[in-house]
Amino acid sequence: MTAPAPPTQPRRSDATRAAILRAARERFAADGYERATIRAIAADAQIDPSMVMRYYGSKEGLFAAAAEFDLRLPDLTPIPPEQLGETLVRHFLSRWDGDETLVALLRAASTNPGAAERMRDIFANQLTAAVATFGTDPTTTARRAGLVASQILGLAFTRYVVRLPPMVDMPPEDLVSWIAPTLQRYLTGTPGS
Amino acid sequence: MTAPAPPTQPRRSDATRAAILRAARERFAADGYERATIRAIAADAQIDPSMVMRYYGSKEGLFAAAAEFDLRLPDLTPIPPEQLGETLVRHFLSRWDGDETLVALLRAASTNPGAAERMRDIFANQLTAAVATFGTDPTTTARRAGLVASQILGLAFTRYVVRLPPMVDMPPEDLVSWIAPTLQRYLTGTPGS
DNA sequence: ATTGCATGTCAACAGTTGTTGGCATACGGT
DNA sequence: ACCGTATGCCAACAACTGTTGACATGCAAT
Repeated sequence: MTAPAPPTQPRRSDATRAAILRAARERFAADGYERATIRAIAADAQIDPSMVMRYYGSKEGLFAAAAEFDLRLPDLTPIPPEQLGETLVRHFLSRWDGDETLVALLRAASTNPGAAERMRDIFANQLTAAVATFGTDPTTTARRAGLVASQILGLAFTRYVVRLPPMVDMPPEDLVSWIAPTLQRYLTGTPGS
Repeated sequence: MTAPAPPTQPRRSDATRAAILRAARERFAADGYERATIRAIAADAQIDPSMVMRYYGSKEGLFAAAAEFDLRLPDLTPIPPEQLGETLVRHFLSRWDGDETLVALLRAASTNPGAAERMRDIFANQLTAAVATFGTDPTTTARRAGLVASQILGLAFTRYVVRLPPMVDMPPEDLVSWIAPTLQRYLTGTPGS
């Protein structure tokens, strides 16, 4: 820490940094934290393994950079209350499509404590905050967010990690119509039904 | 192969084999496949690492033995149709309590292809078979089973692997009353609601 | 008592891992 | 043209991994 960092003037190595990050995300998503080796990531990025260390400090540091993730939850306040579930499923399905960062985080969270903590942060902060915006009883907010997370992560786990055939084959629209009511009940309903 | 195997006459090393298996399940459940080392498992079981190799052939073989798992789904035919969801959630919650085999399988399935395949088998065979016992349209059976798996595994993942606080803290009875209606709808309901 | 086999210990192997330091090269400011 | 520095490659280290083989010990049957 020397200065508050001038708006990050572009470095000559930005292309390399980006290539490393892209390869890292792919490998972490495909193999998980431990099986994704720095050597393999470097080979994918067509650079030397020592460059990874120089730019990201360590494997942990590289993962922290590669797993930077924002759910980008939309503002839920203008959504009609009865469409909240559908909106959320649609958002997550499209958010995952073409961005393997969450799959990387999901795979890594199973074995890497740091990744698990980050996953807790993301869902405890971002999702709970979103659920809190529309006015349900504040004492149930965390619980509702947890239940939503359980179905959302279960969907991601079965479809993108374990690849259960029926979950892989189901068209997004069918997933929406099946799962939206579940989230809807977790968000605005009551236990028991 | 000499004879069709006499009912597995007890070997003098059965205690050792069991100790290895117990230590293996603990380590696989706590650390996942790659971080659970044979040396650590052997140390827990207070034996030499080479014994693991002799009795289980390889690390893969040890995992295959340690992750032998049966969902032990009850016969669902005598259950009143409207109680199917509740019965299933209760069954899974009690099945996981005190048996870390499924957590081991869950953690390992994220990074180990063989473990993922076993997980697919378990849920594709055992769960789909159970869902098929009560007569819904056979063309939707696999799909319903997949959806149930997504919520069940999401519950396990958030509660036992990632340890999302609200999901860890929620009493089993509350989990049942929240999640049972979800499974109920996946099993006997229609998409859209 | 002696043989045969199951059980267990010890040491070492070959490969892979994250990580480090030295050295060449090429860019950018003077 | 010159120099400081950023960028990149190469070789190597130390630690750890699964796995193997040689050797000791003890049980059980002859």
